[in-house]
Amino acid sequence: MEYTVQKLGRLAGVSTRTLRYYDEIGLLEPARKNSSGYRIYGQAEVDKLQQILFYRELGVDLESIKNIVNDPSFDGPSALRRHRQQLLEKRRQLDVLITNVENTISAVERKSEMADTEKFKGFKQQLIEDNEKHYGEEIRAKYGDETVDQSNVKMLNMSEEKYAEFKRLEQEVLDTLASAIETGDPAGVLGQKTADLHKQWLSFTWPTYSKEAHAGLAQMYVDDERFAAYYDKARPGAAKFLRDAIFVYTGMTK
Amino acid sequence: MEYTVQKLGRLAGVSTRTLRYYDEIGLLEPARKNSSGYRIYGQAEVDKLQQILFYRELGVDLESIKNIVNDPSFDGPSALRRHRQQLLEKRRQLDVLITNVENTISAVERKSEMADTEKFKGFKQQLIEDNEKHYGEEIRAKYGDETVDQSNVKMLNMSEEKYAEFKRLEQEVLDTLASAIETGDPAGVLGQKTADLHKQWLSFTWPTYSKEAHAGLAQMYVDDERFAAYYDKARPGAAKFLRDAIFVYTGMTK
DNA sequence: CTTGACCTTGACGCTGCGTTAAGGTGTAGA
DNA sequence: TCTACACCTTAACGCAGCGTCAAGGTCAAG
Repeated sequence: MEYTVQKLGRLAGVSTRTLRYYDEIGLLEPARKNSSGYRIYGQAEVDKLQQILFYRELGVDLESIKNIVNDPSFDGPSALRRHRQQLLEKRRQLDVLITNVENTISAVERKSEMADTEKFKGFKQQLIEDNEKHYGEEIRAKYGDETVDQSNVKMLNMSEEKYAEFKRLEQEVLDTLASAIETGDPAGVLGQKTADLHKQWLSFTWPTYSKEAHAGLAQMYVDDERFAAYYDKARPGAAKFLRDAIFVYTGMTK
Repeated sequence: MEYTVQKLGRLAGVSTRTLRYYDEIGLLEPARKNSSGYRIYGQAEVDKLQQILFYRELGVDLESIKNIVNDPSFDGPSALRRHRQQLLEKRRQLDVLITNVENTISAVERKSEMADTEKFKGFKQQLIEDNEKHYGEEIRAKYGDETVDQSNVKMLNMSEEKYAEFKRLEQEVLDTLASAIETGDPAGVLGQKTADLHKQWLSFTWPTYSKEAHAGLAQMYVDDERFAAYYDKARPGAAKFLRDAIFVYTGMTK
């Protein structure tokens, strides 16, 4: 079977330009040329092209492919290992870039928010910094850096309006919690309302909500005295009560 | 303070060619030219160059930098976010390349040719399709589409070597679970070893690990009879035992 | 014989400069 | 003032891997 450029191109899924270029750089020369100068490829060229495209898919440069496919004594696997090292190095550099870009984004966002309302930005920034200082390490260890960073970003992106709503909800959680404690029943109407408000409050800063994480956080309110102190300063035992309410709310086995 | 190309170049650590090129494409034009046509830069240009180099370090292309530094109304952060998406996409492609290269290396070393690799790919694809058919809806509802998709992608990208390790671990979990059940104690050494192996096994396909999700999955093993059947077919009650062991392991209140 | 599909070589474009090349300028020391 | 020598200018090619015209020749079908 013999092929012209276009036929071979269709067969292998490459453009005619590519084939002419491969001829030009001596990577894949046609078996012969007909009387009018047309490139004619045979079966051997088809096979060789398959090889070439295989290595090309792996991201190997054409010069290296030339060595691999033209010289049977050439050490293909070792070339691939070198290539793998290069790819890994590239990825390491990419990771550094990505990290830097992400840091810049949050920094820039912080700055542009500042331009908005002075007081407002100060509050939010302060809030994040406080969070980081007080609970950052703990939360990061428990939920991973990504969750915390996304939470911070979400907070910074919050509009002034939403931020007000966020603060209002926070207060409502505390108020409802106080009333609920009086009933003494975490599974009661008020207790469950508290848990629901708490979920809504969380949704302002958590990238995704899950019952497991909600229950986990509730448990942390009890285990970590810094959280416990925050809730207990209103009423002693408030943290435990909130946890129990959330456990019922999320249906987590207690 | 005024600078010629070379002085500014030394100051900022770039070549004179680079500065002339930036002039040429209108990225950074000199403040003025002296009577002989020499480029003269001032303080403003120094500052702008710093900005340019900063974005260049982040891998942003010069055309985009031009927009960012020349147009103060241009949305820098959003440009950076787009850039971040591009970088992430690049990394994804790199990961695929690396996986393929690794597959090729091990395939070549084992002297098995394309045929085997193809078979292997089909096998993995089959596994994913089965997973989707059986548990897809359930898992998607519980953990969200993104988690499942990422899990699938991770599976397809797994190198043959890693896949073998993955299957080996799966068997080891079952074996250790069987021994652990004989002890009757989920909190015992063997029970905890099972939970740890199970975590390692999960890490092959889960994009991120969290205790909550691990515990949640363990509970699902009991609640969902399809999962339960898989574990119980070895020993009745195995699913419950595994869940209890994981609850202890993750420290989740039972 | 015409038409339209297919072939050829040639050459520019893209990115971000490195690298000569050919020639003008600034300044310090003899 | 002459001269060396460092420094400046524009112009142009090269790099990887083709995409994309452009201008013109060839082949098979109707």
